[in-house]
Amino acid sequence: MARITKSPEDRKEEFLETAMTLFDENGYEHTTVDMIVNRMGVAKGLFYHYFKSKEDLLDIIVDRLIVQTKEGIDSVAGKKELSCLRRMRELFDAISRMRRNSYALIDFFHEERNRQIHHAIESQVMKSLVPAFEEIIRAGIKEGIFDTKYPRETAIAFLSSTSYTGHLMKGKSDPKEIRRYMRFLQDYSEKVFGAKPGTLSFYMEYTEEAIKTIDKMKPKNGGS
Amino acid sequence: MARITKSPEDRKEEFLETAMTLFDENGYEHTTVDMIVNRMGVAKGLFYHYFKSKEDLLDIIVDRLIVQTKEGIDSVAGKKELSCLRRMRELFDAISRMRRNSYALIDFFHEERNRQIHHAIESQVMKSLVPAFEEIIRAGIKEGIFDTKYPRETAIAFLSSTSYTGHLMKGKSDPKEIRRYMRFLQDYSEKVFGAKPGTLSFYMEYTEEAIKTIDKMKPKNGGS
Amino acid sequence: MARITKSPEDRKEEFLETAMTLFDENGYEHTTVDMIVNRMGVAKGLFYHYFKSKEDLLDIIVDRLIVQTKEGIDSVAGKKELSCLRRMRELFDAISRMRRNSYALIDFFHEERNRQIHHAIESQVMKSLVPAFEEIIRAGIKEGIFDTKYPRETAIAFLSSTSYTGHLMKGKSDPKEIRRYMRFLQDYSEKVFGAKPGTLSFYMEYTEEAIKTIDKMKPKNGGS
Amino acid sequence: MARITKSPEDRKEEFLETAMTLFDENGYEHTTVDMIVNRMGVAKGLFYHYFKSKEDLLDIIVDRLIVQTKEGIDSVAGKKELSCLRRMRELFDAISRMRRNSYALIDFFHEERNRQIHHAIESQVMKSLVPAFEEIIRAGIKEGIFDTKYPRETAIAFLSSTSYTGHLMKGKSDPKEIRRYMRFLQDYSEKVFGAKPGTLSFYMEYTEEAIKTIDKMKPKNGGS
DNA sequence: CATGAATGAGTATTCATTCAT
DNA sequence: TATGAATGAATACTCATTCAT
Repeated sequence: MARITKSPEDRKEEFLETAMTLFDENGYEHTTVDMIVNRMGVAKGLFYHYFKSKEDLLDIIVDRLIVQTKEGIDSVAGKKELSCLRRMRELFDAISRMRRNSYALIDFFHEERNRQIHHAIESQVMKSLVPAFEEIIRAGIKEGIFDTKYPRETAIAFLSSTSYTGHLMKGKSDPKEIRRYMRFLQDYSEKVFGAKPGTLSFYMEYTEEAIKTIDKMKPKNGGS
Repeated sequence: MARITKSPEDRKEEFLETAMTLFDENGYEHTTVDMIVNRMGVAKGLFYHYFKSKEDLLDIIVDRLIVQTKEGIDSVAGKKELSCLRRMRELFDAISRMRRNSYALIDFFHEERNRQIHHAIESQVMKSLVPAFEEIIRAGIKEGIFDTKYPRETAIAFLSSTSYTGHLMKGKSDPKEIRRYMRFLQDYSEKVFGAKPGTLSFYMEYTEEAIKTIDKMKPKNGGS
Repeated sequence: MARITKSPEDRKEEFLETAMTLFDENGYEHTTVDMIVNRMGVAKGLFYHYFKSKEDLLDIIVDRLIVQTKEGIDSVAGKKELSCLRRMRELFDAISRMRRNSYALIDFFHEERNRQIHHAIESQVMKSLVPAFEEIIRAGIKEGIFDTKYPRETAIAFLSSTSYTGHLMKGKSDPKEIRRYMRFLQDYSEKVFGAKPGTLSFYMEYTEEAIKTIDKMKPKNGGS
Repeated sequence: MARITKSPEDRKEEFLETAMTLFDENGYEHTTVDMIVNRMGVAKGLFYHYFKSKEDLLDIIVDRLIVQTKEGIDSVAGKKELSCLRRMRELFDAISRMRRNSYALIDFFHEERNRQIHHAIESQVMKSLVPAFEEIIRAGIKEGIFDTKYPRETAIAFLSSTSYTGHLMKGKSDPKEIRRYMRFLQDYSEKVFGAKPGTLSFYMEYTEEAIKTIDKMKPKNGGS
């Protein structure tokens, strides 16, 4: 009825946000253009005013997520003046923050809810996250607190296992379980990075925040 | 035109094989019943002579893969008279063999090419693979060659990272890269399981076979 | 498995019976050839050994019902030596018996569960039932117990209303309701035929039988 | 090709009209969505722009017919200030008008061209038409021109027989036959309602209109 | 007489996309 | 910028019928 005209930027943004939410909820394939415009309360035609096609929209979203991810990661990676532990923690924070922005990307390593996203992301993420993490590991080796001959592979394997185990944790809300998991993660990390026990004690500090983060991830199926 | 009548078992098998191949190539959603029957050169109706629906077909495939997986894993898990290293190796062999049977399941930890498969498989695999692996780790601890306080979590994290890194290796055919990866894997495993360096030397023996396996995985995009 | 070879007549009969039952349960359109052969436990091909097509089967069934109906009616109509009341009663009995044979035909006036049956039957039934009833009315007029200028139309209207109201009664099993209905029917009939009150007292005798008949009609949805 | 955009109301109406016509011609089951859109000269998708499913369309049609029927009947039933004869006549007019709107409903008592329609309608019609007619009969009894102990049953039986005999008349166009039929109907009605001969003389006035009505009903089988 | 594998035309439904207003 | 009616290709599934064995 009421024809509300927004600025093009805002509208586009609104489309992007709505689509991301719906992609998260249903996956790309199972999200229809109708669902998007209905949730926004606008007409179908408007969608094609802003995007060439549904895939165009996807591309834009993926590009965005990649850029955001890269920025987040690079901002941490660049701080070479910080200690490797500090940078590691900030990297985890960055990843954690990314999660809030988008599930699609966060679960980059696992959630292949839709192949198309996956492909684009995988290569991109591997090009920024892994090198950044690798660099931190190398820094740690130089600092003498880490010890491994395979910094790159360790980065990959570690990111992979934490991402997956984190995935498993998503359903859990019992703080006890989470704390046990974090303690394990510290142990596991120290072994993998070749660090002395206790080196990565910041994990436990990180735990509480993680609990909250995980908490916020849950309310996923609460839509109408 | 030419009316070729096969035995129902063969035909059903043919459907299953064809469908699995196509699901691998395009995912469940993007594989149409038409694609399946066309590739087989039979009429559409025949599909519904053998399966109640497309989803029925999927269920059968998933069930099969799960059963095969379970059988492979359980056959290894049961051999408690063997040393933990021997069983570990046999478990890897079993997993490797599963890969040949089906990508869908192999990538159980990652490929969520289709959610429906993923869900069914994840729980099933977690119920058989992880406990089996956990048990082996516990056996290793008793034997005094492993040392970790978190056998279960280690099992999960380890399977997850190897599965994923293996996933990354799929594209690679350079034996050098593969050997480097396997050397890393040995190192990583020894750290994670709390084993002395050299304990898991069987990895390198395993490498050659893995190279062949990975080789066979490649011809994937040879379709239309 | 066991290949049971029956005489062609028996088999055909079995098909006819099974089909009639299923047509009653689901209607012609919603009864598939598969349903018929499955219920009989024979192969699909056998159906086409006995019938040219599904419609061929229907034609045969309809023809049969019509012949049976005619025979039943004519056997009553022919007994011109009996009193009109006696013949009327026998006609009702005949109709009632027909009901047991087949719902499709019984409800000839109403149940147009399938058009094709309806058409064939309507003309046929009108050609035998109505004239037979008309003749009885005329006999009643001659006997001096009925009085109407429109024997044929009265026959049609009467058969129509009783058939329909009977249709409504099907669901009812309360004897009280049924008896009230029968009392009304007597009253209604006497008026319509121009008979003195009490003339058609045989209705009430007929009631108990009707109750049983109706009782047997009910278990219709008790299938698997 | 030519993209003609109509107002949604008109389009929906057009769908409804076209569908009703086709349902009348072929029955619900044998009317395909393709037939509807082809007759309208629009694309298939448009159908689903206006209706959730074919059954949704049916529901809407049935609801409409029921509402129209009810309204027609209730408008007559409410006029309690009029004489019972006047109301009876108006009720017949209302029924007659309904016929023009829809065969499906008109033949409410008989046409079970499709069970789904039948069920919904039967109960609805029974809930409005029968009570309305019953009430008129009771009014007639009070006025002293009718006499029966079973107003409700008489209403049912009468409506049933007239509806059916009317159904039979459909094919007839010979005014002589029709007039004879109407004369019979008057006689029959007077008997059934317990009225004195001549009471329902309005029937004959009604006849001419009925002839026209029946005339319009005929062109039915002019399809493929 | 009997089997059941195989056929293929038909049917409802979905959904990205276009376009006149 | 905004609307939503209109398009049409694609897709899963049904079922009467055929035919080699």
